[in-house]
Amino acid sequence: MGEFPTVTDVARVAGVSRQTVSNVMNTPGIVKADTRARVEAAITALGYRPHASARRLRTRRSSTIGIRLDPMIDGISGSVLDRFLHALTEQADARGLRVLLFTATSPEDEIDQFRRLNDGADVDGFVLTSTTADDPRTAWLLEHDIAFVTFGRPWQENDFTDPSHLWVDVDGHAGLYAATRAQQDAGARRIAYIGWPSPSGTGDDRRRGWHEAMLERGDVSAEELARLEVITTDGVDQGAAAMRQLARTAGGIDAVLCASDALALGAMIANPARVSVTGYDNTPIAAAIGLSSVDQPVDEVAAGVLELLTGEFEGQVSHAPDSASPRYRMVTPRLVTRQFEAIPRDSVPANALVDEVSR
Amino acid sequence: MGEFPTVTDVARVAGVSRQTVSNVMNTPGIVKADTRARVEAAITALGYRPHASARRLRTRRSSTIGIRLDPMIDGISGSVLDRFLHALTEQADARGLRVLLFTATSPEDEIDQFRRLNDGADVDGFVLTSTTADDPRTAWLLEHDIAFVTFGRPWQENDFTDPSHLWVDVDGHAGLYAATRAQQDAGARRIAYIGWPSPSGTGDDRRRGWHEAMLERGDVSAEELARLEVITTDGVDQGAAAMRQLARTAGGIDAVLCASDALALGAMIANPARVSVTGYDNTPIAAAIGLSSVDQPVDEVAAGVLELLTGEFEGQVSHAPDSASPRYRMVTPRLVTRQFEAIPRDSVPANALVDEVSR
DNA sequence: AGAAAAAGTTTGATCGATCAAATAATACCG
DNA sequence: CGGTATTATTTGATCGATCAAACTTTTTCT
Repeated sequence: MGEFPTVTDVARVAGVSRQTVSNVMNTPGIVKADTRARVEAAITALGYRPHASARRLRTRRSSTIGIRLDPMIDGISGSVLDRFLHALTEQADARGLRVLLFTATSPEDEIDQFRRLNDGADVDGFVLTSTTADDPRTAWLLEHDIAFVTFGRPWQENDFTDPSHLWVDVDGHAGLYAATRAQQDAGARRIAYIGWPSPSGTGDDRRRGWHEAMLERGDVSAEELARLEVITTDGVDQGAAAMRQLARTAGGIDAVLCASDALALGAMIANPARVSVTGYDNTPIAAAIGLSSVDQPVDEVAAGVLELLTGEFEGQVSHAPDSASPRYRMVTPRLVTRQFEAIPRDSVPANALVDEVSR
Repeated sequence: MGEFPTVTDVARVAGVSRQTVSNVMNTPGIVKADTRARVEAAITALGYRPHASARRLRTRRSSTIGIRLDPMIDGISGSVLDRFLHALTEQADARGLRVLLFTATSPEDEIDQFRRLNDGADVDGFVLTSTTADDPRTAWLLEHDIAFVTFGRPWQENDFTDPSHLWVDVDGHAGLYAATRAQQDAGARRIAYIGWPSPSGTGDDRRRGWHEAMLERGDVSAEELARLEVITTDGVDQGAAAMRQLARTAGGIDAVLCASDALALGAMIANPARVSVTGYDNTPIAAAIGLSSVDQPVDEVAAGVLELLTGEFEGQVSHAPDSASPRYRMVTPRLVTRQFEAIPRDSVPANALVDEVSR
């Protein structure tokens, strides 16, 4: 293989100047049709590909977005972000954008990476996941006029309406509201909830969805409702423990909703009565076990993120509040209903089959 | 915020020339100690960061590796590659490398991406996953002298020894051999295997591990061994079906090994006798359910991949077969033993607890 | 038809770094 | 001490593209 052709080579072959070749690629509208055709022919004839770094050096644009990838937290919780990453990569590709990964050990370290990647024109903007209240990263990015969009709304009062902070989030409230309604429509009255300790932006949001739906129907009194709720940290074991606690203290329950699939799996395991269990995130586990779950539509989230981010690229990086389009996207999750296929209700008690197997 | 400082700015402040600044960063050894100190002081004082694109344009190096990210195949199987991606990103970062993601709809499309990314100096090399026999991608990359390492050995006879094809793989044979031995040491004799249809590079490899370990012990005759094996495609339902088939046709069994966690989960579900089940890949599911599983050490794989890939960068891209270091890495997996914690052996039969719950 | 406006195209400069070669400073040695 | 090696530093050119402004051609309008 010889050397790579450059704009100059293409220009020579097409009998035009460098700049015209450049125009054909970037602003084809201003090039006369037949000239453009000639240049395009030369491009394909030579197999020309623009040198991305040279372009970046000049334009200070990279068509690349950066996203931090955490060391895998061994498990279930990471899965949504992975799905999001896949969706983001795919949709970014469709828009001619690339995704660059990096890691960071702390918010400060991450800010350092922001600076490095931004100064080096490696990326045009960032996608942040798992934002916290009072996040130092968003403050820094805003201060330095660097484009970014967060997956997750800002959980602070004043930030929520801040027009310069773009975000996309999934409406956990709506998700649990729908899940509760679905159970109620199926005849359930006493619907329990296993959730995370407050304050937790996402956790509180989900809990409210259940709580409001329950109050609206009025099937149970407010004080009974309190007994139908168990607060615990995330995890399979915790879910099982919570379920056992419900069995002890809540009286009969018709269904259980959980703040996560991990909790739901635990609940399901400690669930000899085969009460309907609904999780959150629709992880592979939910699919495998046959657990209903609230699915976060990561495709829509990714689309929203890119929409906001590229909107930011195009226009100047102005934080103009007069912008007509909204500065955020709230995505409604989808309830995925499953029957307990995996551990069938009519499964024979443990030791009944031993003989048959070893017959 | 002002503009970004450049080498020239640093040079001016330090009272040296551009090139000396460059040398401090790239070949510090040739700069006199006190000059170097002065330059370094200027760098930190100005907060200078090299412009990555400018450097790339000149050096034709990007310090970035490309890897294709497939649209999520909804589920369990993707998880190992995700874990690998996390490990790769983390270790690449430690070596000053970045990871660039892209997608492709077909091998041809992927080759097109290779060309684009390579010509544009976007990446220095590629990491390929899920290689097939007679892979057009590896052939193309070899032909165009582009550095790459595959996660997965070449499954063709002649490719295996090809010194120009660098690869890292996990020794599935050793994994199943160890898993079989572990069961045998625990007293099991009749150990069944649920695997994938042949030909499948990875599948056949794993199966052989079990097969050989069984033959070596000689606890069962060769013809009995054949009845202890079920071949099926991957999936939870298929695993359950295979398990039921074993119960019907194999006679009593002491343990089951599976080619994947999906199969293992299925086997576990259709496993009223609570026979020990071992999966493969140590996915979150295995952890959640309490399934033993063969764990692919993705950290070691990532380390090996980067070692081979950077070795390739450093020296010329020569395919010199005289290279002393081996052209591949075979990583031994780790057996993770778990008790069925999740669905405890002594769990009370389904309807026994109903009364207690609704007491 | 002729001047002014618009459209199309070209030329020189530039982005920020490194390479290659030239120069300056220092060390070495008989 | 003079002269050659060696080390340290500097200068000019260059990577491949786009920007800004100059220039040429075509269109529009009176």
